Formats: sequence, C-alpha cells, structure tokens
Amino acid sequence: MIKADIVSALEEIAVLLELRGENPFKIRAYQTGARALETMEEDLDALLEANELGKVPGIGSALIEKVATLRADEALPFLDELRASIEPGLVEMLEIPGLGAKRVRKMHEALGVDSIESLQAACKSGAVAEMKGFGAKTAEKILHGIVQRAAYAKRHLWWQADLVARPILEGLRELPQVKRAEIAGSLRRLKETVGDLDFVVAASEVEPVMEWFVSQSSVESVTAQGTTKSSVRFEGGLQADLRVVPEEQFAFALHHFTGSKEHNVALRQRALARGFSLSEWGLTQKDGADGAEAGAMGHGIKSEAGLFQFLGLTEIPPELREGMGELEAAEAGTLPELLEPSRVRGVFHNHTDASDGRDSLEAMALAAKELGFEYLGLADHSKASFQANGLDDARVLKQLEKVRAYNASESEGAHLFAGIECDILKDGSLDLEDTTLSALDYVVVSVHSAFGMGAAEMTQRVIRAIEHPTTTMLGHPTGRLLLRREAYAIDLAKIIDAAIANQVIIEINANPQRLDLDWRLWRRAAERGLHCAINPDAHGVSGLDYFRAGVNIARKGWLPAEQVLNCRDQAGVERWFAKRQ
DNA sequence: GCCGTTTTCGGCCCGACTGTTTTCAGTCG
Repeated sequence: MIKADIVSALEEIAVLLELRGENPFKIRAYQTGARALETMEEDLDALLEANELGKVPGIGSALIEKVATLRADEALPFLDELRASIEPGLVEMLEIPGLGAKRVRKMHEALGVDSIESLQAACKSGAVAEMKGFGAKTAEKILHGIVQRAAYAKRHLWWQADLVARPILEGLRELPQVKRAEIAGSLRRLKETVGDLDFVVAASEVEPVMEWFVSQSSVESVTAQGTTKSSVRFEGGLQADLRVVPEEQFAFALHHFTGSKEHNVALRQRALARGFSLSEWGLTQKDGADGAEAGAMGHGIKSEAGLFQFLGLTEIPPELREGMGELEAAEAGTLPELLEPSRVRGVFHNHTDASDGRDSLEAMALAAKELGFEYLGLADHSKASFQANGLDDARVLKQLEKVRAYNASESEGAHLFAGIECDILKDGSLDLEDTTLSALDYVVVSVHSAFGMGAAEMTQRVIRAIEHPTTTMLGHPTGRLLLRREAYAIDLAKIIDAAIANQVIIEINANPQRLDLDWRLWRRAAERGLHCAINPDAHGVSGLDYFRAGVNIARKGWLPAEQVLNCRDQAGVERWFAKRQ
C-alpha cells in the first residue's frame, strides 16, 4: 500500500472510531497520525527500515505497527473488524452539514437509520423531530442538507474562490464602520482548493457590517447571524463566514482564522509552554505562571508579526502556516525568502493554435511581453495527442523555423524559446524522433494516455522518459485535475530521485486545476537539489496569467528563487538548456 | 493513542453559534 492509501486508512479508522463513540483523544491521535504521515518529509520505507518512524511527532508505537502492516500489504484485522462493526451508510451521513458522529449514532440506535435514504424518511415522518435533543428545525436542516449535500461538500479552486472573494473584500473595506478587513482561511494560505471563505473585520459598529454582508446579491441563503459571526452561502454552494471584532483583537482573530488548524495548535502549545493561553481573542496569562505584566503585553499586540515576536518567532507568512515545521524554522530564523511574481521572467509550457491553443504564436509572444516577461517558451502537443491536434516531426520543425524567424524579426513580443510537450508513450519512449527533439531549445515530457496502469509500471514509464537525453523537464507529473480527476498511480519519490539524478526539471503546472507537482513535496525535493519551472500550461493569451497560481505553490513549497528556472534571465535559461546532450 | 524542563499517568486548543434546552450538547472551524 502506498503512503497516500495508508493515510486514508488512518483517516478511515478515525471516522469509524468516532461513529463507535470511542475516546475523542484516541480519535484525534489517528487524525494527527494521518496528518503526520502525509506531511513528513522523510522517506517512509527508510524510516520503517531504520526503526525510526516513532521519531515523527504524532506517531507512536500503535501507529507504527499499523503503518508497517499496511505498507507490507498485510491485512489489518483492527480495521477490518472496525469496518464490519459500522453500517457503511453511517459514514456517508457525516457528509451532511450539521450532522456529526454523535447525532448519527443516536439516530441509528433509536430509529435504525442506516443510510441517507432511511434518514430522509425518518426526518419526513417526524420521528427525528421527536427524539430528545432533536427538534423540528434539526429535522428540517437535515432534509435541506441532504438535498444540497453535493454542492455544499464541494471544495472550490483557489483561483475561482479568489475571484468571488476579492470584490467582497473591497466592499467591506469601503464601509465607513470598517477599520481593517482581510481574507483569512485557506484562501489566504494559498491552498490549491478552498472549502469556504473567511473574512475578518475590525469595525466600530457590528450591525451595519453584518447587514451589508448578508444582503449581497450573490448570497443565496444566510446560515448564521450572530454578534460576532455571520455565515452565508453563495450561489453554487460556496460558503463564507464574516467575523467582526474590536480593533485590538484584530491581529489575534486574523491569525486564528487564517489557520491552519495544525499551525494554530502548535502555536497555542508554544504559548502554553510560556504560560499563556492563546485564542482568537488574545493572549491571557495562565494562573501560576511567571511574567505578571504579560496580560497587558498581550493587549499591546497589534499585528501578526507582533504576536509571533511575542512568542519568540520571526513572522511566518500565511502560506507557510501548515504545521510543517514553520515554527521551528521561525525560531531558528531559517524561514525562506518567498518567491515574488515579479521575479518570474518568463514561462515554458504553453500552447498555440498549432495544436490545441486558441491563439497564434505572435499573439502569445505579445501577451507575454505585456505581462512583463522577457521570454516565452512554446510547447505544443506532439502527435500522439491526436485529440489535441498534436504536431508530428515535420510540423515541429516547421514551427521551430517560425520561432527562429520571429526572434530574428523586429517584433514587439517576448523572445521565444522553441519547445515541445512531447507525449510519454506507454512504454516510456518519446513520441518524436531524437533528431527532432535535439533540434529544439527544450523538451517537456508528459503523460497523456494510459492513466490506468499500475504504479510500478507508470513509475518505470516516466523514469525512462526522464532518462531520455533530450528531456528538459517533466510536465504535470501526476496528471491530477483538482476536484475532478485523481492523480494516476505513480511513485513520486522515485520520480523525484530520477529527476535529480538526470538534472531534469519538474514543473509546477500552474493551471489552477492542476498545481502539479503538489506543494507538499517541494520543500524536501528542493533541499535535495530538484529544480523547478513554473508553467501556466496556457492554451491562450488569458491563460498566461495562471503563472501567479504557480508562484503561490512555489511559495507554499518553500522554493528558493535560485532553483526556479523562470527567475533566470534569457542567457541564464539558455545556459541551462545547453546542458542537454 | 500520544506525550513529558510541571507528568510514565493524566492530560490532550479554544470558543461561537444553533437548537434544544432552563444550563447544555453537538457541530464547526
């Protein structure tokens, strides 16, 4: 079982334990363990072999045993028995907003409810409303939740959520009562997908701000409205929370609602160790701790930077707050300098109307110039991508001539690099002649077919392509489409090893739907020497701007500019390309 | 189940909102 599946198994154990009503801290231990396994930077097999998995915080003896069992593809009776003891329909019922394990269990025990369908019937018959602790409103809410489940459970691409959030933020800032307003949550942390929007506002008066918020035309329903918090749902199911706090609490609230949960837990533990309790309202001194004036100091904190400083840390940028070692780095003063969009001088993986792009080579070059790029790499599809009108050898060479002619002309556009997005065929060979590939400035290799093969075969296939002497970079290494299509089965640790060994770059495909290679893997990979290229995979001039989403991922991945090819000037890029055989 | 410059046992982040209650449990983030 690969690591991702082991993580899922641990998460499943946590859910099943919850439905059984077990010790909540035991449940949390499995959730923490799953998270620790998912985000750890060391190689799982190496740790297991060296008997050092227990050194990962959150993983103890019981989890080590279970992880080892699963990794060895052996049966885990603990999980099998757990599965057998819980009706599968109960797990699904947890997806309904407002329903947690306790209520699901109560209804199962009292009414025999064991599926979404039987739950719906029990709500309609009035049986749910009659239960102690339940009522008519609860039953109604459950019914509504069942109908809207699919839309509400949906996450949203960062890019699209950002488009919804921006105008609301601008509107809030224009209100006379509002002193400060920010977007918090996963949107601020630049996560690839966003569950809901969190706005944090400091205001002189609460009511008019709440009123303005819930009465926006895009609001479909108001799900909560209190003195500090209101919640709404927009058309399409995207939910948004607005918190209004007094100005002196703004920094604490902004930090709290920015998260991540894991980061907050770690920071609170750090505060506790220093004698303070940290919440969204501020820092309060714990009884019996030293530092009598600390309470007053807590109130003096006006910014997140001040909060971090108070706890002995340099300021941690929101996108690094994932509970993945940022506190340790902030304490040691070794946080990375994050990549700025302005440092990107060009991008490499883009399509023109020669294959499946919408715009011409000339239009793309001009659009790149307008974005401030020095250069633009063109990488149309190769012939195996028949559906995308991929180029055969002759057409590739023709386009190469066109690029050379364009660069020689006195055109206004950015300098063009001639590349190709060459299909990795099923056996790992490339889709074009070696002579064609070596005539180009660079070659992106990508998988576009036979996604269903097993992990071992797929890994071998891609490694063979990486080892091809003309290969410059690997495109969208997992093929995932966020919220739509899973990654194909592939051993990324081995792919990264092969890329480093062959001096092949792995791209951050910056299309908001891909963001592949995942940010979680970049920090460790870059430390080991992997280089990156940020590529919008643009299929038209408007797609070039996606490079910003790629910069987000580079930031989240702690990537130093020195290892991002796009930060080099034209001559620097040419030097890198010249290393190809 | 995990963890330890307060602890190898007894803690485990903290608070708002809702709907049900009449002081609180459940859910959510």
